Amino acid sequence: MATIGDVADYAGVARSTVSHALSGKRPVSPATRERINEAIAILQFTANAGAKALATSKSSIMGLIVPFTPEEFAPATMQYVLLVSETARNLGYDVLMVTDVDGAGGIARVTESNLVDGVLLMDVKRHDDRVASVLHARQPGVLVGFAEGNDLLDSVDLDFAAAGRMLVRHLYDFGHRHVIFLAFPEELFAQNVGFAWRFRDAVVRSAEELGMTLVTVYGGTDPVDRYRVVGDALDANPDATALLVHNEGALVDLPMLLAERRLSVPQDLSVVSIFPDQFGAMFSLPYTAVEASPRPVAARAVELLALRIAEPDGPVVRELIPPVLVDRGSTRAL
Amino acid sequence: MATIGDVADYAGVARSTVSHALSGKRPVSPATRERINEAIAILQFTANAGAKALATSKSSIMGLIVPFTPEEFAPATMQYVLLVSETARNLGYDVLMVTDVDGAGGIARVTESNLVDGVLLMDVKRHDDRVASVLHARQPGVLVGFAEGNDLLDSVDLDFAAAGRMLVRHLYDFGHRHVIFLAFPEELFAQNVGFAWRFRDAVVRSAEELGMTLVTVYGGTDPVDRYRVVGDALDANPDATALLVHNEGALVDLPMLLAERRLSVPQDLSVVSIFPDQFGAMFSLPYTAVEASPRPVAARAVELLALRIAEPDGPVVRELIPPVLVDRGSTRAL
DNA sequence: CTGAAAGCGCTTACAG
DNA sequence: CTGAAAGCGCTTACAG
Repeated sequence: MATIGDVADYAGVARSTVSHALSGKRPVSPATRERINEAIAILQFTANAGAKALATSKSSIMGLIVPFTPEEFAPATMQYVLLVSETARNLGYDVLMVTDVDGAGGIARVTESNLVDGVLLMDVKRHDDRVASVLHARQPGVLVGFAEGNDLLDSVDLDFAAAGRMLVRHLYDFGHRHVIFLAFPEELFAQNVGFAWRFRDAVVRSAEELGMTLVTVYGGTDPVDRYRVVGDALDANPDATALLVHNEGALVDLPMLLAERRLSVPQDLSVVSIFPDQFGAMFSLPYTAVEASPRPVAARAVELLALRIAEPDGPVVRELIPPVLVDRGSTRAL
Repeated sequence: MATIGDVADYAGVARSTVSHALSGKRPVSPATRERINEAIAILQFTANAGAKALATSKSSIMGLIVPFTPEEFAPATMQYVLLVSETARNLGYDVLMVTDVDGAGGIARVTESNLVDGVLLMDVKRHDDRVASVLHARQPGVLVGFAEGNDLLDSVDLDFAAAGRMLVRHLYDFGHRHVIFLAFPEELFAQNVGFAWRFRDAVVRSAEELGMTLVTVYGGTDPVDRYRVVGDALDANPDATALLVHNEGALVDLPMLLAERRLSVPQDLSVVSIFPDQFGAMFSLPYTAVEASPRPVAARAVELLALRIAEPDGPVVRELIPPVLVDRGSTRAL
């Protein structure tokens, strides 16, 4: 493989000149630059990543810390990963997947060895031991999601609280006062998954403030279980005029459940929901919803990390991406 | 940050001795090993990844070449990625996500710079320009899926042809002679996605050989479209006694479609399918099916790559992972 | 605008 | 069983 020395020899210049021509950190005369470019093309030179990393203490790699749950179905996760990778590439970074069962340990591993220039934490929980691990590292980190008490690391996420308020308000404005709230399984709340809490708390509080009756039902983890739970909730609350669904699985079951009960939307029941846009693209779900794209969140997280790598100090950033409600006419005015 | 020199000084030995204690490539006396371990612990030493890569020409990183389609819904993809990462970690490798729109270019980038020790190509198509890119690289590559004409690179995949034969045979044995085959959208076939072709061709051929009538219907890409297409297929083939579904979206629509038509399974219609196990774990799909786990495929691909990195020569491996049929009683004997 | 040289932190023949 | 030294391929003060 051609090294920078081969290029220098071929072009008849010093290695430092080639290096500077490559990085642009020092002016190089057009003539020599020309010769260098030719040498690079002919010798098919590509800089050795390890050597570069050693010399600069920068690997141009971001570590993406993904909670390790191969058996769990997370529709938006892959999209997140791809968008993170796309944005990172555009900013000159590669992405290393860190899926260690022990997330904090994984962070320590890739930061201590200087493998990465920074880490991106996906699916941050309210109490998340990965935060301490990042704080301890030389390299910066950015959180997707919010950890309680953290005011040292940059964070971004969709504004789930706003989304919850928005959907409740939408139902309220249409005259609904009795609503069934289909939430994620209770296990998810027990695991302190931040977005689930933020959404639920906002929904519960808004409903309270507006004087609405809200029946919260937690979908089970097992799909067959969940089907029954949701059905029971429908049967037990005949007076409810609307359904607010934050549970992708339950959402997919819904058409069947409603068909079984001869309930049509929105004549007999109004339905609103929140789910990743990709989910809506795949399944036939014609409900008014906050149909969130992971794109702005993922892109912003990567941008913040790149900025933080370049500028380790400076004020901590905490960003909420505003949700957008798509009205598909699945709610009826009472 | 502590370097190997710091450790050597602290332990009162040469750097080479520390290096050998770490790698185990040379015997080290228990006494000095003890002192070295203590020094490592106290100084919190972790070897610098870049320096190691430069010295050894090995990065301990595998490049995972993922087709870039952030808007597309691929239920099993994330599971694949996680399983690849898990297996790689167990073998001492980290995983770099390569999601460049130009897959071949991405391979060139990460191999030429010596960033990775080898590449794993996911979702290999029948005609895949990434294969040539791997062939051109210094580092080895393993394919998940089969590329036509490739006999130089190791390949693994689920045996989709066997799965197709298995499901057709199952219906045949139960007396079914008229079957509707719900396949993926035609776009997928146009893109030369290997597993879709292999499954379809096996289904079509088996049905032919067994003298069965098979009506192939391609689900549309748009979910609303698909819903209609599948419904039309049911209405247009009242004599069909069974349904063979290789289309996750259509599968989720099915309960609703059948309910609308007052058809129950398996009394009025027998149903068999094939989908990733995770999909079945999420949705309530009580159908007899080849419920494939990405685990053996992903694990084997990583293993093969690790072996190939260690042993660049040696016979090319081509492995088909046998599918498993799970009988859930959704087929009736005629 | 350009070069010679030191240094980044490892590994690995070579020598003992 | 251990050490001194060269080398991996870059970058970056330093000097001109």
